[in-house]
Amino acid sequence: MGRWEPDSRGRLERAALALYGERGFENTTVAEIAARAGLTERTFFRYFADKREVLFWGAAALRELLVGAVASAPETAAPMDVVVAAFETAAAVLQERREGALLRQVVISANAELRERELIKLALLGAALADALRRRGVADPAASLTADTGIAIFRAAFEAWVHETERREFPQLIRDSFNELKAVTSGAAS
Amino acid sequence: MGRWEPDSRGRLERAALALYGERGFENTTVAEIAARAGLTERTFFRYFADKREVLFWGAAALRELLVGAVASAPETAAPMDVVVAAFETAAAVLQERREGALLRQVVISANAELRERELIKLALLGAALADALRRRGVADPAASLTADTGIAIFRAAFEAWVHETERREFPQLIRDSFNELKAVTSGAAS
DNA sequence: TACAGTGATGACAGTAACTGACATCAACCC
DNA sequence: GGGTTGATGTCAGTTACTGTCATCACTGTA
Repeated sequence: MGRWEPDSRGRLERAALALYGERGFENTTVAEIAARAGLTERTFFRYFADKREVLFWGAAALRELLVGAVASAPETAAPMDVVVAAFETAAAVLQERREGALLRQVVISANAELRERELIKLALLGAALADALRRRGVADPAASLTADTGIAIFRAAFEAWVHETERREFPQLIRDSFNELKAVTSGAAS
Repeated sequence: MGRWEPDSRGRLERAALALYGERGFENTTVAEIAARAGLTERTFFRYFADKREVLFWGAAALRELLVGAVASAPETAAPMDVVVAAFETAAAVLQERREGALLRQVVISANAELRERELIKLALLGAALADALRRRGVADPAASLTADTGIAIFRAAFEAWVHETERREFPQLIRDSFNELKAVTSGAAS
């Protein structure tokens, strides 16, 4: 048996999520999280850069997934198709954890600071996607524009996934969202 | 002559901008800003909700401008065209204050917290635009998708305006960015 | 078996962002 | 003249976050 209970990071993460859910993000102090995890405040900040970061730890994994999907797509595929397909893959993964994703989303949307952090994670995702496209030989500004458009599609689809009652499949919602965007942009004058 | 020097808010704003520019956002304390403006820390927080907000005070005006432009566009115009035209108008206004806009952008891009705030302001802008479109009778998800796409176009154009050497006119860069996006999306398969 | 690292954690003091409560006092109104 | 108002000051408090050093079970090595 070790000197301390194992999995400090996991205990901190679970304690934080539970408290954020129970009493809201702002009304939870780091001292309380640490106490519930049986650790000290100082240790919390050794694992998480700040109080919000607990909720965004998984964003890196999502980014890897998307970048990997873009990198391994067939060479001949058009950039926009590659990005949309990557998001479809990611959507399928997220669909597995619907429960957790929804709780996290409730906590985040209840707080302005957290919404800010969420946006920057999406922006970083966009930048990573644009990079991945450039590595496929897509030039700028097409690369960043395609990536940002992908993010816009994802956001619209996520919104529908969370709030719609009809329960379409998440990957299908991505596809639908893309078609909607094409309808919206192609009709306009130049 | 009043009891205090006039224009406290303006003095605080100028002091903050100057200090952020001189020594960076993180290395500037609110106490220092207040001291330079001849006021107290407490008064700073009466005018600005937090230390970042000094830099984002103007976002509301930009939002009004865009929303107004969307609201007053010809009824028959396609949503995407309305949004792009609104951004062209905004771009023309921003072009008037290029100097200040650039300094502000340098300060913001040097700091992660500020980039977060900037993103949330853009998101709020997107939401306001989507609302304005809905008031024109555009249904969701077309409204939010059109608005978000407009934001993506604006960001790409702003990037070019700041960094490109050729010095195209900002409104023209908006138009170019839109055409680029159309090229990128219309080519792909469905 | 001794013993010098090592690494996760604790202890503790400090900085700075932000808030609440109340005092002050020129200007304004009647 | 006297009451009210509104912008500011004063001050004490909370809490996020950081730097620094101590502790001590575990690990590898002689």
